[in-house]
Amino acid sequence: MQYKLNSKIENKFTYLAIKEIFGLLNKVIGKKNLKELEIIYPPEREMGDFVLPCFVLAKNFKKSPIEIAAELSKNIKLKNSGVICKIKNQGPYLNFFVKNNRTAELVLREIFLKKDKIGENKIGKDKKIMIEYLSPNTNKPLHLGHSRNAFLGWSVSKILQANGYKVIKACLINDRGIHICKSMLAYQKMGNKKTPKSEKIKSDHFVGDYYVLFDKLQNENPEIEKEAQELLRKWEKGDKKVLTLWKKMNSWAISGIKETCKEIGVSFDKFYFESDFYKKGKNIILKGLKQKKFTKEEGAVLADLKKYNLPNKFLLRSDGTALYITQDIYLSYLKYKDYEPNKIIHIIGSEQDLSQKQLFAILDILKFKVAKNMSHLSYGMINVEGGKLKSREGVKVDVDNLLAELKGEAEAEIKKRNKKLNKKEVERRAKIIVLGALKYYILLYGAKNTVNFNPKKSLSFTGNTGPYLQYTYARIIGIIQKSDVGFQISDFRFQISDVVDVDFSKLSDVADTNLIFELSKFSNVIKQAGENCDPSILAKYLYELAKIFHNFYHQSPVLQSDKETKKARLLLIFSVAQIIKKGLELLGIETMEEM
RNA sequence: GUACCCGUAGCUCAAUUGGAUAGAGUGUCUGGCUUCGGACCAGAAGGUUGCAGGUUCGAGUCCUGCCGGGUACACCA
Repeated sequence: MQYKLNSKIENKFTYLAIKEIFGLLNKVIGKKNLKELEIIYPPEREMGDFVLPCFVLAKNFKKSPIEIAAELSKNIKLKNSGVICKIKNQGPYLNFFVKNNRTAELVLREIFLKKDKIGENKIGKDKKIMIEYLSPNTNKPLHLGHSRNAFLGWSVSKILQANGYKVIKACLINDRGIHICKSMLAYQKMGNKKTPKSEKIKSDHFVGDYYVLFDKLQNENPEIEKEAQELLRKWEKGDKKVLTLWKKMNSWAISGIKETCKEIGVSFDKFYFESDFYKKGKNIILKGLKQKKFTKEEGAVLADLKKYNLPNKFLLRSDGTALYITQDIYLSYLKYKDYEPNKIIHIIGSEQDLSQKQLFAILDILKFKVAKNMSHLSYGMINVEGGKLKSREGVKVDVDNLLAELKGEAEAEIKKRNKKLNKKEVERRAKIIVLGALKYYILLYGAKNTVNFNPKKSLSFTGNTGPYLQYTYARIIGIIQKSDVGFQISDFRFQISDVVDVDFSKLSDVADTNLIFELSKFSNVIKQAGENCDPSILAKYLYELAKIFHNFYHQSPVLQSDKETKKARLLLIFSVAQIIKKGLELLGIETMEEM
């Protein structure tokens, strides 16, 4: 994590410290030389709290960075009133140390006062970002790949909101095309008027089963593919019977998918249905053709993308009908008409890297207003036990079944720990834990990585996992609940009337200060996660924080300490709990006070 | 064939966007509850960062060429 001179939004402590460091440097080397300097964190906190690498200065002064660091450490004179209390050169680095009690006061007080707004900033003030994510097909239930999309979409939305943006969460429903016709055809042949209700099957699974069935039928009789295409033609012509069936099966699929969304805790502000506009967009292309932005090749309209270093792309068939990209272009305009976003982010699998680049290039040619602010958040596939996951192969790796299976394991674990819990509470906790484990596991990876997922091996509840963080939170709450000093718990939030009374000099052990310093990084983590649209940055940070907390926990008693230390440490662990709760919330993970 | 992504400890992944001794989890081994929740903590072992060059004060990170894996390149959706 790097701080630059111009960096405006930090927490109060970091802001003061960085400002002071640059003030001190200014006196010694002059304003001119400050420009390119960066302050970073050292690899180990024993080395210092902030570091100035002196390589840039070496060029300016034509001296070795080691000499420069030594000179600076000699020449800089500290003020008594500041946050910085010590400077030490080490090789080409100049290390700054902060005052412990001042740091503790600034950091903990800010966390306490900002409550659940802690870490938020206003970078995105007055800016709207639309995030399109999930985009399911209506022929089958959501599978693991979808869950990666959903968790990413949700968390990125949350993180951007914390960075001050207004976020619109949109979902494109792919509700037409050959895939749904396949399910429909299989249902026509084998359905016998069965319904999800009559069969007691969740409605999207009901539809998905016929999609799988189609595959079986096709193996017996390859000709059936043609029948499906015929069905699609009838659908496009508006055949009433076909439309009725389509509506029925679609509503089953969609309501089932929405149920799953609710279960995994994601939602949307706006749904777009492909069937509403799959033929539109023609006019936009034709207008572009008239303006000579595109060319014609054997009657079809073609976009020349050479200057973008991309393969050319057809935009309309020679018979004048729309292609998939045509509706993509239309949808972009529609989004702008609906919300006028400043930025649009598509969360789509990496297999569409090329087509997304082409889409953005074409929109750029069309001078679409947001074209230059559109981005594709690309993520890799999830393989399950070696095989790429596809519902048509009948592998049961859909989200619903996976969660049900994992819940069983979590319930067993909870019962082991707490034998008196009633069934309902066991189930409630199991759900939160399992979702925490799955979300954290998926978000901890870099999005680009292909994930090899093995339900039994991959998901554990110990180590660097979601439940570990949830446990950390519950553990802290446990301590606070047993305390009697200055804290009250009400409605899952904490209130304290006398932070002012806390003696911050009591927090001077290394275990205390490590924890405090780590807490001070939180706002910068949120900023970074937002800039990169990358929840993994936050996930890694939370783990680091929890680990440092546990180290503290095992060597520093809270409740058994003398009154003043107890009070100070209670405030400290309360702050840790606040940050963990807030951080997990931005990852879409729930916390609970007992687990 | 062309483009993009990936290759780091036995396994799964990190690495402050070019910076200090490449770190975690897991697995293996050793320790730690009459003391705030053991879903925990402390420690040991484990590495030629796929290979070969190059760029510079400095490369896991950037450039070139190989090797291996994945994905995408329709007047499909």
